[in-house]
Amino acid sequence: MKRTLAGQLSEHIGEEVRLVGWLHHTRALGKIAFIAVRDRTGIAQGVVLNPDKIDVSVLKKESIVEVIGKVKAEKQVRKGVEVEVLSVKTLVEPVAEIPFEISRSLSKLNLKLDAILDHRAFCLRNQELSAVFPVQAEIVRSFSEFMREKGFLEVHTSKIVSAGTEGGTALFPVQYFEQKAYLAQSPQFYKQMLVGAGYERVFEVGFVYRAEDHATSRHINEYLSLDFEVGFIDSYRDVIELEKEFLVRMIENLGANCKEELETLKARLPEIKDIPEIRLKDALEILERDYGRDTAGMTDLDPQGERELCDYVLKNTGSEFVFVTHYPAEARPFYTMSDPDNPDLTLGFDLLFRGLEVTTGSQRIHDYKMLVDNIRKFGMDPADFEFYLEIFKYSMPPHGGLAIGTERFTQQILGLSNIREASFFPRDRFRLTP
RNA sequence: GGGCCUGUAGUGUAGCUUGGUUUAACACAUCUGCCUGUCACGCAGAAGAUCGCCAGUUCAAAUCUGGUCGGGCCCGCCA
Repeated sequence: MKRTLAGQLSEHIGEEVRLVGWLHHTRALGKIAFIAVRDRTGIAQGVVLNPDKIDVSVLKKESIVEVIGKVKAEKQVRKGVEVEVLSVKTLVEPVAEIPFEISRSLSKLNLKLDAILDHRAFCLRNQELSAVFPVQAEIVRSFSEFMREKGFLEVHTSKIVSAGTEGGTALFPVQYFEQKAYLAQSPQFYKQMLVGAGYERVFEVGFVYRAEDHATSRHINEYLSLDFEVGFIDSYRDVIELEKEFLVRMIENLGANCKEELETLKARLPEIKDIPEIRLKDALEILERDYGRDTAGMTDLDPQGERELCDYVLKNTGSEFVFVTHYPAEARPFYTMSDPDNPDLTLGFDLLFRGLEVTTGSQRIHDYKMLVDNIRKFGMDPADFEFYLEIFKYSMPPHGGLAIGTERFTQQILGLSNIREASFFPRDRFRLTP
């Protein structure tokens, strides 16, 4: 008999069906019993009217069962439909006691993150914990779909690189035969090179690796980076406009396609009308004036400053997003284009969302000589970057791009308290398994 | 790399300040019995913990001290 999924029961009223799934729970009340079977589409309830013949008490929670029964509409059930059980059979029985209850809501379970991650796959049987990932998948899908529509080519660049090129962050060394190599911290160089190769517009969805020795609720050492790079721009603002348009589309898609998950997680989507842009200098003045901060010597917002600025923007404009622009050159990577009106500043920007940085982007330097000079200015040797610089010799168009941290974005959209909840199998300072 | 906090049945917590009425308490899960509409079912009962580990102080340590291992958060840095 063909399998019917829990989510399809209402289409089969009056029919005999076969449900297969995990045993969510049983409720035996004497002369009547209930059995809840969970599959990828949800939970179906079966009612047992002859518990003297069908004993649900022998079934083990989280075993895989097959239930055959007749579907009927029933207003005493929350979902309005249930299966009158004719037979129940255990197909696979657990060989160990489950580590903890997962059929309830998280607020009742009160699980520590560490316990969740230690039993990650099992925990994803919980509706709330698993609901994070269809939302994340929709974020990623929206990105790919939007980029393709805009004429971008999807690319995949190597995650094994020869040098710690970009500076700043620490890299994971790997032994590459007799050579020393590193895990890529970003596809930055490659996506620029592919713009110069003639594709003009490229995007990439891929893991990047950072050996930063941090332990916070917003950092993991491997994260999924949504990158794009676009050629023939007039200014960094073209990059910002693309991201705005993408954000609007993504929020629309989430509202349309992730309704249930968002409800399960009690998440509220942001409304995007317009996203304000504030120069870093002005942002620091706001912190100084309205939040009593001493911003002397600050070349970037600290986490507290990010939260305060978002608070300010929300109160004054109603936006939960804000672009911060014109960071000083010393605070940005060497390939960032300087502001022609003030060479100490860059045409680089960050996007803050609900108090947290979720994107970094900029217009890049496309002039070969300027780029080489800048590498020297940063105290590095252009010879080490020859593989990257070569294409710049043969005419690069003005270009720019950005990167979005997927897990961080997911965390902020869903209001998760720790970024690890937005990663299936997070890699952090101490966790390498599962 | 710097700072703060934390570790008690399968899970989540209380007890620790002020060492001794603690036979280490409670909730959920587990097991047994009862229950015809449960869906956080209800009721009655049972089992389950050498209080992370090691050492010290003491007549006496879950409780105090030191070390060690694990975990969480913040900062720096970043997405």
